[in-house]
Amino acid sequence: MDIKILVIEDEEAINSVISMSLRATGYQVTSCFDGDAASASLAKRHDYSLAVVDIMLPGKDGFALLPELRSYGIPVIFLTARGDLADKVRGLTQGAEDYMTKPFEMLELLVRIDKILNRNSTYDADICIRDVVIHTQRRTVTKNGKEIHLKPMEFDCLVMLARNKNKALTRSQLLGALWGMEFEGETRTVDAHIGRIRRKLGFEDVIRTIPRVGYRLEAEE
Amino acid sequence: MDIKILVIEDEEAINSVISMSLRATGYQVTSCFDGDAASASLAKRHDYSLAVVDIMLPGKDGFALLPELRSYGIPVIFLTARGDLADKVRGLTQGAEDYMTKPFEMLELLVRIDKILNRNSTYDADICIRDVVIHTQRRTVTKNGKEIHLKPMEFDCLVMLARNKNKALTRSQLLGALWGMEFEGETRTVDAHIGRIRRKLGFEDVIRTIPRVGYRLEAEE
DNA sequence: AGTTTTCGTTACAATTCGGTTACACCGCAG
DNA sequence: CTGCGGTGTAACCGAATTGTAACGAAAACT
Repeated sequence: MDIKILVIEDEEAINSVISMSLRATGYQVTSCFDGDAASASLAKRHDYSLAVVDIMLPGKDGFALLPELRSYGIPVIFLTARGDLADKVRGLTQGAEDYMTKPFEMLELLVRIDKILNRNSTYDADICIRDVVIHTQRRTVTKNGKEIHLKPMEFDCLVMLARNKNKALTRSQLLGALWGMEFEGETRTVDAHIGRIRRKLGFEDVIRTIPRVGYRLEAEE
Repeated sequence: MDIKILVIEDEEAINSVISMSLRATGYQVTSCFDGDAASASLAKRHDYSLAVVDIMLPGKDGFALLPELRSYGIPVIFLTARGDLADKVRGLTQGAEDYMTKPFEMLELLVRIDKILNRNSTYDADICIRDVVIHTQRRTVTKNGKEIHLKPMEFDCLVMLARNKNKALTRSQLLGALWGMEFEGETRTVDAHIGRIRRKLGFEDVIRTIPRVGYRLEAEE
């Protein structure tokens, strides 16, 4: 398993009910009680598979958090008080995956979470490319069965490319996903990492350069 | 446009509200008032982009219809009476895309429909013109299955034309879209690029010159 | 504290890109 | 027939982009 879920909800009672239920179901849960804390926490760690976010929050509210969450590719389920149709519409159109009105049944939330996770599934599976296998859980890479040592950042970069097989990724997309979107660094940094990955894995022609755009990892499905 | 939606709901008032709203929004709607009729109708025609289905129906109920709908790859939004949690869970786990409890706000239904349609959408789908396929996500172009290398600017230019099939684009429009509004350069630059694209793809007669105006990419829909 | 690892940046060579230009056409009006 | 505006096209060269190795700061580890 090892699926991480971020719960952002200021009402302690509700937060704890949600967190406990999720833990009981086997997820790894991180709780935040206001928007600023959530924001800070996200800057450090953004490998969540999902976030459950109350819209009304002290500090940054749910809508304010949405851009950050999106930039890390974390799907969001919004929570709000009953009948707030305007919020509902706004949340869904701005990119939330789903929406629930309080009070709600825990079971329904679990089902909806399950649904979203399955939609973006294939997460913790190993990924094969040619003679290379990426063990996403163990965070190791083997080529012809022999382990190749990748540095943490190189590994993350490779996984990002591998999860988006045959899709062109821009340097900013890679930077945003790996370093956080508030990171302001040279995009050439990406090039350097790609270069090292290529050399270590013999991926000179697997990771294709897309001039003026970024990179693409090629592999048959 | 031309998106077809199937509405299966036995209460005439509700059925007609939904159908009218959807039509007003620009969808093409087919209404059914019981499960058996829906089933029969589906046998003939199953190119719907979505189905809105009440669970409680005369004849086949919503759950019974689900396998058929799924087999045609039609996503489903279920409708049911308030508080029927068991149904809700069952519907979502068995493969409905979403779920709404009556009474609901029409606007919310519209938003959720929109969301589902966009999820399975075609914005970054491949574009076909004759024997040429533009893989917009991969940023590659193939002709008869063989990859043709286009330079970045050529690719962007081609996509711009292809996304505006059968529309005349002026040189300034192309310049503005590809180089940014503030770019001040010779419009002849466009000609050069078009020329290269034509030659590489054999598009001499697909990309038409509109004298004194610009270019148009011709293709049947 | 010392050592090792990691990682962002920089510099430079090699390559690629693309705006421009020059010239050949083509159709048309005078 | 000739001139002219507009277009097709190949070639050129400066500019932008990329691969790569090296460096040094920061972090992690001992």
